[in-house]
Amino acid sequence: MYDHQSIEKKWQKQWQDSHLYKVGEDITKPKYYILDMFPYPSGVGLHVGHPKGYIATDIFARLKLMQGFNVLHPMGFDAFGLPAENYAIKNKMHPKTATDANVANYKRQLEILGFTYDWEREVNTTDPEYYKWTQWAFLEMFKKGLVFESYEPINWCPSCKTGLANEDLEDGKCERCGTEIEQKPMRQWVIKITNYAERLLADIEKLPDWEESIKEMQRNWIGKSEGSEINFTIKDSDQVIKVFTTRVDTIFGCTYVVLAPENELVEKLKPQITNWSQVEEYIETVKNKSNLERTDLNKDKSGAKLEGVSAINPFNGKVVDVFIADYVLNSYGTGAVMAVPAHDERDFEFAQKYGISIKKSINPSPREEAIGCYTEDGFLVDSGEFTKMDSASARLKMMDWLEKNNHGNRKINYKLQDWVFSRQRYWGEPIPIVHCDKCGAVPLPYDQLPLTLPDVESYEPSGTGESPLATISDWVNTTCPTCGGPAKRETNTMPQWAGSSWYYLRYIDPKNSEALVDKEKEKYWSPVDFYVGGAEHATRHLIYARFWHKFLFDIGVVNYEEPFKKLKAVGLIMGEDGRKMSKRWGNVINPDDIVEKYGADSLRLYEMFMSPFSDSSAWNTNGLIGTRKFLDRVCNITVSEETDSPAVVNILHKTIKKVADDILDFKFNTAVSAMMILVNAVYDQGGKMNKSNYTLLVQILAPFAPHLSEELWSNIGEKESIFKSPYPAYDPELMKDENVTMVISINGKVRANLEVPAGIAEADAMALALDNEVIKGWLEGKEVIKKIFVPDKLINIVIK
RNA sequence: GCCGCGAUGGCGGAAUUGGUAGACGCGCUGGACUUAAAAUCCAGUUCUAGCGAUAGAGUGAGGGUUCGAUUCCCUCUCGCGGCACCA
Repeated sequence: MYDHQSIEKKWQKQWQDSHLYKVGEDITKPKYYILDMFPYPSGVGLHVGHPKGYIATDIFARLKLMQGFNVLHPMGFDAFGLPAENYAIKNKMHPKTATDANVANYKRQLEILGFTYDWEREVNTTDPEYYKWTQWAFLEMFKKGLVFESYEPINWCPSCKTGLANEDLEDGKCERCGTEIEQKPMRQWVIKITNYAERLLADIEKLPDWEESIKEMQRNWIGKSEGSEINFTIKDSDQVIKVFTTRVDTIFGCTYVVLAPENELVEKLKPQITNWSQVEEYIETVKNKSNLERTDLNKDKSGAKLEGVSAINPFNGKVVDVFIADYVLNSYGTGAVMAVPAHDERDFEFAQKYGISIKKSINPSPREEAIGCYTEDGFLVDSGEFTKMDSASARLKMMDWLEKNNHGNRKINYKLQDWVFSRQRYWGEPIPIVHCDKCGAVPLPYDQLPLTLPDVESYEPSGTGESPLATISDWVNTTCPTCGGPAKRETNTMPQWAGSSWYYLRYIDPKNSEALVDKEKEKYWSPVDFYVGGAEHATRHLIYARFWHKFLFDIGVVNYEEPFKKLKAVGLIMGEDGRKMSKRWGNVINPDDIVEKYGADSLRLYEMFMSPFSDSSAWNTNGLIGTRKFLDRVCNITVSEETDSPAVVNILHKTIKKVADDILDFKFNTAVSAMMILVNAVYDQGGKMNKSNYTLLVQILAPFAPHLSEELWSNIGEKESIFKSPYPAYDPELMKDENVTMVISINGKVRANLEVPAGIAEADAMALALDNEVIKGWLEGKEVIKKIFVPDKLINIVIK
């Protein structure tokens, strides 16, 4: 048993006092930048699941340090946003006071785990010196025309009383509070992230070291689809309905056209529509539907016919009816589709309900008739000059035809939507824009940054679509930077994700007041070599950050197009009952208690040992006690002058190699098990270990259990920190096995083992095998058909 | 519905250019030490039959390739995650 409390405190202080983790640019060493997703400090503090990723990167960082790299492994806090603000409101505190207290608590909880952070590089997104550069980047985007004011209806959370981006929704509900989202038209700032859709998608292919699952999520989220836009002219009108389709090959089967109820064309067609009151009524019902009702796939399709309006199919001149229906989304494509009930299930369902004719234009093959609704590619029928072509070539020919005859064009659409960037809340970065009656929306000059968040009497969101900032009239009323006339400040704030979109750059140069990041320093440290965090950020933070970074690349602030070279997702730690750790289930394990009782090193080791890093698994305190026992066993080894057994030496050198390989591969569970095997072997020779070999054992343990290792290191007389010592080299000669156990199997079934010198020749091994008593018994009276020899592994004898 | 991932003892998990399935840890059983307990140390622990040597079965299910399959191929079941009326 060792006294973890005194040892851990002692070395934490020692490391801090000696500035062990202070890091600067050092061109004599290779750099390595390893990053964790910085935490969002909530009121309840960390549970044992949160630091899992931090422990892993810390072990990795310590190994790299010992391997001679200049390692940047920073930490900071993402502290703006709704949860902190809601917590402050609930506890009747100023959000800043609440946030500062939460940050302090998080920092304390991180410090007791013994991480290698250089706290002089800490960043905090709520620090005006930090968000000055968030605002600066926003203004740069504004100047490049990437930011615009929109009045379109957006997702509105009635509980959080703010507008939200598409990425902030889960199943049509607010990702934060679970409240159902409404559509609310309001003024907002929007960033044209869709301008970067193609690059964000294409460059995923430049990220071979990202986890495939995350890349796939991003591809789906961006949702590229290639097709055509086709003009259906409206009979007796100068209006045109543009539809988007990926299946132009089915167009001869089009029997009607559908507009989204919100499509602005509907209003324009009003004079022609003879059943306007009916149409209006339908639009009203749609408006009253919640998001959830609207997107429920099981619901009956509904719609209304626009009487008096008909559209002309440019391919065959056929006149078809026009409907509005809420199964067509206004936010995607043109907000209008051509309906081909014979070859699209949604159109089929709608056509059946409203008694619209269904016309077949595709067969599965030239000899096979399509039955019912056939949605696959096939061969065209009744399709004019395109009849008999296969779908793929017909699409190409038909797109050519469209373009040649000016009836439409090729078109690529993305599911990704522009980034709604306004929040009607207090606790966020103020948007540095001034509204002037004469000059319009005017960006604040750079010398007025940061635009600091003013104090306000009430932080409660108003719910009117105005931020609480709107009530501070002496802050709101200002002068126009352009004309000097009276003007008003923008009162919306930036979303939660703004500050986290570029924080990894600020660690490189955290105190720079002249630039977001110094170019030379950025060149030295960028890109982030390895980024570790939760998979839940795949389509939020990780898309925003890639976008923000590409923009900074375009304006010459950074040197690389992609911010994160390698990415790994951390698996969740569940409660002992297998459920997510939460107050609600009463299954939360607090790291403070574990550190106090069993020590930080035990916790570190256990979290790495419990399962493969990216898997989620349930906490088990007995398992933790097991890793603590292992540390006690290491502690109880007697350092001796005697020579170690060949077995111990052999295992030691294999372990030196395996542990380093496994850490670099993020296979911590097998690294820990390898060290356990080594220590078991030491106990097999009586619990004594030769001092020089013992030194190596302590060094390989150091990244996992830094406090205990540092203590054992100093106990054997070392003066400098163990982390200034080089990671041990293994001796390939000592790793070699002298003897190996070969398996002899008969027809693939193991029948005997053979202890032989490593590298034994086939003939010798075979002779030994055939001489084996057990084998002889099996071979008696049988015919040997084949003999297989795998060097140092096995012999298989096939008999009949 | 579409896409991705997965399924191995009582439990967490290990093993893949195809070569002893169950490493390591937990739990459990027995032993040593102790007046006793805890801690520690030692031994055992996939299932079935047998005192035992041993034999048979066994990596979600079924089939295939192979001297040999947890590993490769096909079909299916279940679980997890993401997206979802995206035309």
